Amino acid sequence: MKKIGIMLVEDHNVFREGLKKLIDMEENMQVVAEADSCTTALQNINAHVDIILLDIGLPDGDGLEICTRMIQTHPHVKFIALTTYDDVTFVRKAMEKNVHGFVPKYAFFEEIRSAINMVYKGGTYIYPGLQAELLLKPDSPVLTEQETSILQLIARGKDQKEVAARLYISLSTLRRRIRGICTKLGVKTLEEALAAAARRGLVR
Amino acid sequence: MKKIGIMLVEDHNVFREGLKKLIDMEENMQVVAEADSCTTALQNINAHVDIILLDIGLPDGDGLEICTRMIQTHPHVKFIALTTYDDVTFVRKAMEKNVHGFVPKYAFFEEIRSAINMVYKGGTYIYPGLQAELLLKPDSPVLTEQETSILQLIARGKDQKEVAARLYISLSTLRRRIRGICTKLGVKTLEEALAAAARRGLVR
DNA sequence: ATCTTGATGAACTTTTTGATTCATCTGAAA
DNA sequence: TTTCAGATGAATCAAAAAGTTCATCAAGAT
Repeated sequence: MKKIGIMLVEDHNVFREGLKKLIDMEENMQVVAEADSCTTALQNINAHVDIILLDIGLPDGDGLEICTRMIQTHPHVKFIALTTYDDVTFVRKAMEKNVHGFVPKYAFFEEIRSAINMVYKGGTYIYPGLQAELLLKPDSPVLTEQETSILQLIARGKDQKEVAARLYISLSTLRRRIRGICTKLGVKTLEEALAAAARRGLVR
Repeated sequence: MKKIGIMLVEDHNVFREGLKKLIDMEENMQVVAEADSCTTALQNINAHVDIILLDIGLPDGDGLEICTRMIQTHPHVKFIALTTYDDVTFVRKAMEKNVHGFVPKYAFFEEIRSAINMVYKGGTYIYPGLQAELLLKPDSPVLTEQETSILQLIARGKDQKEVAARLYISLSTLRRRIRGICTKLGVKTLEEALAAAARRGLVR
């Protein structure tokens, strides 16, 4: 019986080691590749990989970047996203990028095993708690590229004038964007929005 | 030969399961208690626990809280702090609270094993990379209680007037504090400070 | 006692940000 | 074509925040 080939992409070494141990104890699974960053992930992938357990929110790149690249070189590979944040934003983005499974890190291994089996069979696995959230909040906050850029720049100490100039928009539009961000995140002040975004890993 | 009794306090279930597996495979170690939060940690501790692997930054409480409480009920227990952030702030705070070991989550299990053995023998283990940082930056930014309160309140959408009133200080002093925070964190704007603090887990 | 030093609060000015209104432009629909 | 909705930018005013200066007060040092 052929084992399911798993690749782990995760920068926390202990976590990766532990997960590898748990997976290798399963009869029908085996870890056949590992990586601790987006760049090494693209190098270390091999033909035995069936499913990639991918940590969203790696230091380099947003993790979903490598999905788009890998489906070009290894079209048969399927992804299961792991994330620290129990946020639906990532689920939506990930699902747009051919990710077939989604499990938060606070889940138990049992659930990761289920996800692997189900995705390998061609199905889709969404962590139960998250599915409810997705259904309840159909229009969850997803920031656009420009909106995240705005937060990034402000988080780096630029004032609004600089940000507007950098993004080639007027001060008026910038303020409209900021209000939009606050509305999306359900907060009142820009400071609150920054804190919320940082919690969700939207700004680095 | 008596095994070292380990307690795992960690809210990411998969991580905890994997770590437990790795530890139980060691000849001289065994996981004898687990918890996924500060409150359950205080309940689940037992007499077999020698060393607690403690995740800094749990949802409830700052993790170091339970150190102070446990050394009252279980004085012989020693702590090893695990953290996501490779920040020296936590190291300093933790070392003040009788924590004898410090290992970041991006370390390998090998290093956790070394830390357990060393701390069990009465020594202190500080992750190599962090030690260098500690020596190079002797006056690393450690925010006071009041300073963190200020950031917390602002991160929750309060304006300066409200924050000042809440903390029973004048607007002048508040602004002095904000400037102080920015200086400590080496940033220019309050927004930047918020982002930096959020990255280091100083605000929730 | 005197003299610092540091912290605090008040007052003031300037800068930044927030909120609102208006005119213009574009693209889609009637 | 006209019409309308949505987005943009400019201008304006109000509010908040930042920068600065000054006087006061307390704890120590001389």
